[in-house]
Amino acid sequence: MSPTARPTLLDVARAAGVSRATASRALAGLPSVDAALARRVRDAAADLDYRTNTAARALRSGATGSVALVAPSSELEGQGGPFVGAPLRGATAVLFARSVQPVLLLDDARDRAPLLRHLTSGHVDAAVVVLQRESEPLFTELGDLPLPVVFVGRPRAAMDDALTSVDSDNYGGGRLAARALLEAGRRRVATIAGPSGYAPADERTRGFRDELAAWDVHPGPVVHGSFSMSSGASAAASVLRRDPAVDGLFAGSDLMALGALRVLAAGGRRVPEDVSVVGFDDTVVAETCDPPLTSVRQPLRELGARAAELVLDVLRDPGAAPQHVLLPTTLTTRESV
Amino acid sequence: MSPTARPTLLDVARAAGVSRATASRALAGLPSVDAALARRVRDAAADLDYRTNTAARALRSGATGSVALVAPSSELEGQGGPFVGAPLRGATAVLFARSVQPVLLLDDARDRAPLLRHLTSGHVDAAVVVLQRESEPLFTELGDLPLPVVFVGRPRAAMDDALTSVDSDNYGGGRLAARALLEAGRRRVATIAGPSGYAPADERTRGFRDELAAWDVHPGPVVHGSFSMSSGASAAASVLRRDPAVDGLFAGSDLMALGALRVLAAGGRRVPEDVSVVGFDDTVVAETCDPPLTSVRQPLRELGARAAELVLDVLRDPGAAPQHVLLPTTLTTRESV
DNA sequence: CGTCGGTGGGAAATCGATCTCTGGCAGGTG
DNA sequence: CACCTGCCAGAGATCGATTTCCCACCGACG
Repeated sequence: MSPTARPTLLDVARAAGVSRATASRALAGLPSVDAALARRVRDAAADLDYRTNTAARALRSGATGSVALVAPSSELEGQGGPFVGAPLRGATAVLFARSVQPVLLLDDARDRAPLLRHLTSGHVDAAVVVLQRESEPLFTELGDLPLPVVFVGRPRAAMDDALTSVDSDNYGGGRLAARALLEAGRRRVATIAGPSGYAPADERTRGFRDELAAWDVHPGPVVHGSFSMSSGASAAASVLRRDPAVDGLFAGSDLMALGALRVLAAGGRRVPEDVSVVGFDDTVVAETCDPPLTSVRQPLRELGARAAELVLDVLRDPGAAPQHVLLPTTLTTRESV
Repeated sequence: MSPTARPTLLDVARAAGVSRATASRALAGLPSVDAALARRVRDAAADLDYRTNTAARALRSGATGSVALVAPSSELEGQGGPFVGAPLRGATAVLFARSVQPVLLLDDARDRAPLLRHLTSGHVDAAVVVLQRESEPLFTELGDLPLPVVFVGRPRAAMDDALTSVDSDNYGGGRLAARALLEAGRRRVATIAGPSGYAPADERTRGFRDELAAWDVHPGPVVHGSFSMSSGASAAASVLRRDPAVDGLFAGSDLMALGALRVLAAGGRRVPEDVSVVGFDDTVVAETCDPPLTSVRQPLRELGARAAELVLDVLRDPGAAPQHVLLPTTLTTRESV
């Protein structure tokens, strides 16, 4: 026996003076083992620093004890970082706590074949898929996988109800944004919306309008952008053309808000004195821009954590009905309103 | 046999009319199998859509076929996103291509025990550890792990030579920054350095000074910040106090450069007309700030990829000598110089 | 006092791939 | 013609945990 040889269940069983079978049952916490014996086994295990061999367990039980975390590869490092990184963090923490291995798989939109092959090769028991705009097609391809899948994000309202997903309450976020502007006394407001047809963007706009309606305020012009800074800038320019007297602006993303801030400044408008601006996502740029941006925060980390919990639930009870969870958004107040 | 039962090696062997052993050898590509037979086996495998059972292989061979990717949990979602996300992406791509599972483990600085337990429990064969400032202590704790570890980043110059690491050429980056300022005709330059004692920051400053020396230019004032925007702002203020006629500024991070830009603008200096500014890291803020920032780019993705390759090398040949790889930085030119 | 329900625990099969050991066969040599 | 060397492929052991099957033993009841 080399000094680095790890103890096996047999070693534990011997040390405790029982059979392998009993040792296994004791460590699994099965009730059919005498309490005193179980105690002896657990002590022996702790004594030997025994760790159960994952491979052996996986082989025997047919489950691998790992869950895939699928994220769009291009987003992880760029601007989308937090949108992907934070859910990953949340999911990882949950899985880790239940000693399930989170296996990171990055989705390359140009070639999904390897990803699909991996997911169907029995390497993982289930998957948490972080959807971003570009990875939207994924939910179609992954929907009928022979393993449990939970999606973070719901890019299309029409997404199959049979799919389990967790998403931010974008609608509620839109309402929060509207309320912030309204409570600041703004009544001539405009919307720089995200791309239409993309459910989260549409939901934000819808929430915004509904809240305005509840206050009997006219929704003003709505211009669509692509979430980027430059699209926000041109949208803002278009808004100013349509209504030069605008005093409140809701942007569907922080980057678009940033573009708008530039245009407003160039046009001689002061923020927040002349125009109030609310962004969405509460990212770094909201903190670092000038003035710092009031923004709607998405519970990104919780999204991932909740998705991981759901996936573990499904693994425990495969019959569970698909769910569609919405987590609340909150408003982070800074100086732009 | 249920319809979902996956084919085993035995099924493949039967279909090819050989024994399990031969099938195994054929699929492993061992030369001791007749070419025609090997071909038959491979065809049968493809035909049945056979995938080798990871658990069984792991159990038998003693290796798990997975490598841990350790990243500081707090950085993944915040500003540090790209610094962590990009190496992760690079490493994942490499591992995936060699069908090694990248297991994502996040390091919680408050409690490292679970991480260490996981790494020593035989769940993974090796680890790639992304070091950031706060996870610096990790390299001490992980250095003598009984498995191969490759670090991305080298927070201390005095880091044990027995540890394998991959890092950006921060020194070269400093030289690039200096050259950019010098070639723009700047001669009264100042440095907003990162925290002293943190090797990457010190290296950047050293490279900067050496390049200046090569041009016979006096290095000017050096003020230390903490990489944050606000620290950059106060450092810039201090620089202006010390030398109001400064015409070139090298900041050890984009965020500090951003803080400096604000202070310069507030002080009535135009960038780049009056003062040229070079940042470091080439992050989103370098793109989005006003004016867009010339910045030194770190090859973050390559860092991770290279680390993954090194770790696979060590797994293949455990006797390999520890290495200390430096990857070149490049200059991204925008409008601030 | 004998038998029966019930409970705790041991022996052994099992999961699937790998690897050692060994035998068979062909070609070459004395 | 006998024997040896190589090469190729099959039989079976092995990795370690789980789980089924079954036996032994206990108290209780007829």
